[in-house]
Amino acid sequence: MGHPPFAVTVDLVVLTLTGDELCALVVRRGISPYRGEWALPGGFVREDEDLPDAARRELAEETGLPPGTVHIEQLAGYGAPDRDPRMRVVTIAYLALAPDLPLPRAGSDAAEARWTPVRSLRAERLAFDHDRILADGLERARAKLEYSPLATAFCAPEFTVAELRRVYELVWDTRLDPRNFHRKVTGADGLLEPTGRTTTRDGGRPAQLYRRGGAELLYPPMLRS
Amino acid sequence: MGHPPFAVTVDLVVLTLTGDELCALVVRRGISPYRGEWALPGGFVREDEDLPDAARRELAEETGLPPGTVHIEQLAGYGAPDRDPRMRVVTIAYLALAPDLPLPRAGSDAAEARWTPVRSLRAERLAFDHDRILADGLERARAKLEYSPLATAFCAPEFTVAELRRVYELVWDTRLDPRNFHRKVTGADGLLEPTGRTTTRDGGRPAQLYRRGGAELLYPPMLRS
DNA sequence: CCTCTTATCGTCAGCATGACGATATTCGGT
DNA sequence: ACCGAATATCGTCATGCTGACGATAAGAGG
Repeated sequence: MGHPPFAVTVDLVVLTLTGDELCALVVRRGISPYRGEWALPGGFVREDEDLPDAARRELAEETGLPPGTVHIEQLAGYGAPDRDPRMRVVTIAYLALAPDLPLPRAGSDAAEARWTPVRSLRAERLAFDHDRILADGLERARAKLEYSPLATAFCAPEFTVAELRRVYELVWDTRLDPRNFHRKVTGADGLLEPTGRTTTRDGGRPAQLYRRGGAELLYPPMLRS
Repeated sequence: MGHPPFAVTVDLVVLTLTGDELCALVVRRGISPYRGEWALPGGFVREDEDLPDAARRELAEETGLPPGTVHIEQLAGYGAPDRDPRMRVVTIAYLALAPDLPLPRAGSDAAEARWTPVRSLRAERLAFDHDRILADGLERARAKLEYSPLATAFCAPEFTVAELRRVYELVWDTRLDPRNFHRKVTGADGLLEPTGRTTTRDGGRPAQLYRRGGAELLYPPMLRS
């Protein structure tokens, strides 16, 4: 009773908010299979590398970001026998959320990389089973906004309540009442930590600047209903 | 730039309620490494097998259950370089929830199998990184009871409100007010479907029997707080 | 019948929520 | 200096969900 050999990769669903759209990072594949088509960034796990390390390495290679700026968590494993025509490949997908970023740079085996609005990705096709992986990542992100402080991962280190609200509105594709939202997030325990400073970058009356608080759980949760 | 060979396995966190305890299925390993020690059931993914199929196959091998009785979902992937001394192994863990079951039978490479109360597993050590996997599975189960109808997976096809409440009490290790619980679950949309029949198997006044409804999401959620 | 046990319904105060009015504080223009 | 326009922040109020707990219903066993 042996064990067949597999290749193991990590793939990344990297989300950010550029302008007024929720965007995912996609790369144009430079090598076969699916050469020339769009896919999620990712690559093989190395000989002595743990899975989260591989995911962070690929993320750094594709985005050139200083680590620590980006929230990253495991999404799920995918291993259908025919998902890669070359051989049996199991991929561990990771979900990464980042604030508005410098343009991504092309990685080693990616000819080109760009941010694509998720709205337009419903129509486009990604290589392999990456459509499914992206959909799972989006659903995870949307769900976790409800009961975790994950929305702050889309914000710069210091942010206003309005910027946080914009995160919810763009990710959920909905509109939220500014007054009720303000009451809720400022009342949530450990979500926001006031800096005492203010900004007028959104125009109008100056807004308080906050940092993320230490809470791991958002209580009470923000329900979509 | 090659890709190192991996072995891929599935491991199972199988939970059930026996008597008045939350229990997990563990097997005594019949082969090296960790021969003779307790571990989660699992095994290698076969050449042409999808991951969920492998998980269901292992589950059937270890429990001998008719498939369809058991809820199963993917938990997470684990792939630390040193998690198996033999070679590089990535495992995809699955979480399975079952109603009270016939005794498990030993599988091919498991000398012995038994239900162990999770309370006593905090002290015991499982092989590989299975302590961590079990802890993750427990946390997932506890969390999903809050916002999904998952608790019904621990119940027989027809069950009473009190039996459902016992699921929550044992998994969360807490006590819930029977009257408020009853109001909440009978009011939740699509959670319970009355059968019209009753039972007195718990003594006292006969209780309504319900089947699971079609809801995928529990609204409003049951919060632990 | 009486008691014990469990199921189920009601009541009530407190908190969170959604809808929305009111006020504060800046900017840009005149 | 004054006037909108824009945004932030606070307040109000009716509604619904929740937790605490009383009351009643319906069976089993003496």
